[in-house]
Amino acid sequence: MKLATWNINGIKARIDALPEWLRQAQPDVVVLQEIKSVDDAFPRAPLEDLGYNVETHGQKSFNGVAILSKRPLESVTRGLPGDASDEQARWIEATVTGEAGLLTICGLYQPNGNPAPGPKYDYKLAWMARMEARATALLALEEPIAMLGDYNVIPQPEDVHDPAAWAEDALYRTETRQAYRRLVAQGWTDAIRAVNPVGERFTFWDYQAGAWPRNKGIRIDHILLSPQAADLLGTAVIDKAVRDWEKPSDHVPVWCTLDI
DNA sequence: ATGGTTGATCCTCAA
Repeated sequence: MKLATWNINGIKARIDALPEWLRQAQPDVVVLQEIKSVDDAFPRAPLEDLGYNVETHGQKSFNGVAILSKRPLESVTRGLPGDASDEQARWIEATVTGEAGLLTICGLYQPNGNPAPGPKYDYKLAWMARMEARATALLALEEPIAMLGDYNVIPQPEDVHDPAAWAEDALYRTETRQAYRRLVAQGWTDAIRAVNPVGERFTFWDYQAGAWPRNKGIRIDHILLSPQAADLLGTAVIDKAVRDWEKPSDHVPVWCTLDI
């Protein structure tokens, strides 16, 4: 099964590029971030025409996540547990049945958190703590689970073009990386890092200041696998060429294969 | 070289 994550930065702006990528890449499951749409306005038909089931968790203007799957999506839940007052649409869960059993999919869009420090950064750290709690509960199931999305976390120095310049950024500062490290240390496998232990692995290039042509990128889109899913890992790829498409998102698709 | 782009919405905010 081929699983992908892509922050599309607006479904309306990517309504040509997304179906084109789906046709070329043929993923079985895709989680999307920053759909920037309410559920009722999400253009389902062009995706359903390609054979995908569509589940969205949207909000007006900002954020919003979705899962597309060629196989039926079951047990769909929306929203990250732990704070009933949180109105930001950043988490969706579902299960799919593969040929070799059940797979749980979590699609996530962690808060950016800038400027840091400040209330937005406090919200990011609180959200990460809530995700850590949800991940603990999921891991206890001892089943194949994949948590894919835009984590807004640069895990290590080799994941950013200029570590010193990013030292105080919410995506890289020490507290952020510590929180991410606590999550991974529960027992999750970073699929891209496991398959590509060295070399360049950026997933995001800012629209500004020629970041893409100058290759001033960062790696913030991740696929974390439970031990039972990591045992099934095949390949893991960053689809960098998509950044050169006409009217691109600032993120590119990241995908892996699981033997399930 | 403290630069400058995109998306959604309603002109400013978020990234």
